[in-house]
Amino acid sequence: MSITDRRQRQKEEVRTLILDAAWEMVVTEGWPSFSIRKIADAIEYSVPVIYSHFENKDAILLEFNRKGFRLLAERMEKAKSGKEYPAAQIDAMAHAYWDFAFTNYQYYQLMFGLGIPTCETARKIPEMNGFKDAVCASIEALTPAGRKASVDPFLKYQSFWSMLHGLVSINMVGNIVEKQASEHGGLAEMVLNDVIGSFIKGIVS
Amino acid sequence: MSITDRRQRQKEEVRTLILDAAWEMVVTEGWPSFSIRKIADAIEYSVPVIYSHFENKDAILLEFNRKGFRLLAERMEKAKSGKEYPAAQIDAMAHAYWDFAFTNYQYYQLMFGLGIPTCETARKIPEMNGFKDAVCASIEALTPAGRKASVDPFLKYQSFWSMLHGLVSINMVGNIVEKQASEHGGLAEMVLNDVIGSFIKGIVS
DNA sequence: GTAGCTTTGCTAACGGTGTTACAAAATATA
DNA sequence: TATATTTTGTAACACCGTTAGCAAAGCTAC
Repeated sequence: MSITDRRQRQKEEVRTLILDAAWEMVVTEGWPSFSIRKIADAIEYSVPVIYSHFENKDAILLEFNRKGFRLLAERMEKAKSGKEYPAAQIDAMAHAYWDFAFTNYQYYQLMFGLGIPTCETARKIPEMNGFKDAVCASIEALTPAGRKASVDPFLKYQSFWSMLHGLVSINMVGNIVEKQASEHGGLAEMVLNDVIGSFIKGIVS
Repeated sequence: MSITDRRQRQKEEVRTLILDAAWEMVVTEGWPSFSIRKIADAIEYSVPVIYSHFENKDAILLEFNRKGFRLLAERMEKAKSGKEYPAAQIDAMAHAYWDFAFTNYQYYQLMFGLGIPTCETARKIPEMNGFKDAVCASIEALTPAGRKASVDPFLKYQSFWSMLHGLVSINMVGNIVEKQASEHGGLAEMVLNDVIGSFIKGIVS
């Protein structure tokens, strides 16, 4: 009984070993050097043990994808939690989204890259709902009673997300040094505020 | 004199042969099967002749990237050309942008994917200016005389682009059949109209 | 026309990738 | 201890981008 138990435990240890080593590599060397063979080398196991934990390379990517969305949802909740007024919540979430994208840009790249490997797997991520729920709640709270009929929260949520993602990804094209330079007080933040401002205005009036 | 001339001509023929074969492959089989070896096979030349026309794989991608931006700029100009009022021009460009993204989504994927290979090369694309100029012109025309001081056209241009790109790329995650279904009259178009509406409102008032 | 030079193209290799069939080693069960 | 089972490693397959070296073809000059 305890033998299969220990084996289970050991197996999961190797699993996290794989994920940790993979993430370490992605952070230090970027996505191009994400490779099964390098992971195997790093954890000092042979290649096939990785295939006994994950069906293929994409399965590992999916894991990080889900983790990324979980993280994003957490940040949204945290950003909201301090604020009382819905408009302030939305503003805080927008800035938190921006921060998330640039401080965890390896995640962001994976989550939203139109890159080839992740497109088909995107539908397999239930964690996306956490983000959606957090944003929708604030949008509904912001909508004045008189405008409930003409404001579709889900539609506004998509607008919100689109604006943010567009802003982020356009600012990500270019190298990293520039991005960090534009992170605080630069043109990008002015655009962010501009966009959020007109978004909120579009709901309340 | 005419000998080197003919050679020049033949060399360029092979060059376009390469680009045509490559594009054919990307369209029919997607970016994952974009490979130097397959191109060589398709044009019935050996691999090194491709390297005599392009420094490496990324150079070919850069070529398509520039072509994509040229195409996008053309579409913007064409969309504007029919409309008299700046607001109508912006609306038309937004819809043209949307159409461009989904009818040429192989281009769009290359141009804006946060995918790894194209990020560093993005700065090498002068064709991006055509798009920028088309949009900025309409924004400036739309800005009321009394608001010229408080509306930065370049900032608004970035907002415009961000919103559009965000909308497009969020709708691109998922498979292609869904996208085409949502192309006309669906939720996505409502979001598009919503977003453009509040963008225009944010400039004129 | 032939000798030499230049251009052109191909073969074959190097080092890398994801993936898997199969054998060996380690472990658990009898 | 011998057998059965599970775990792990070796080595292969089929790709990939890239390049060195060599053979063939074309052009130039005598």
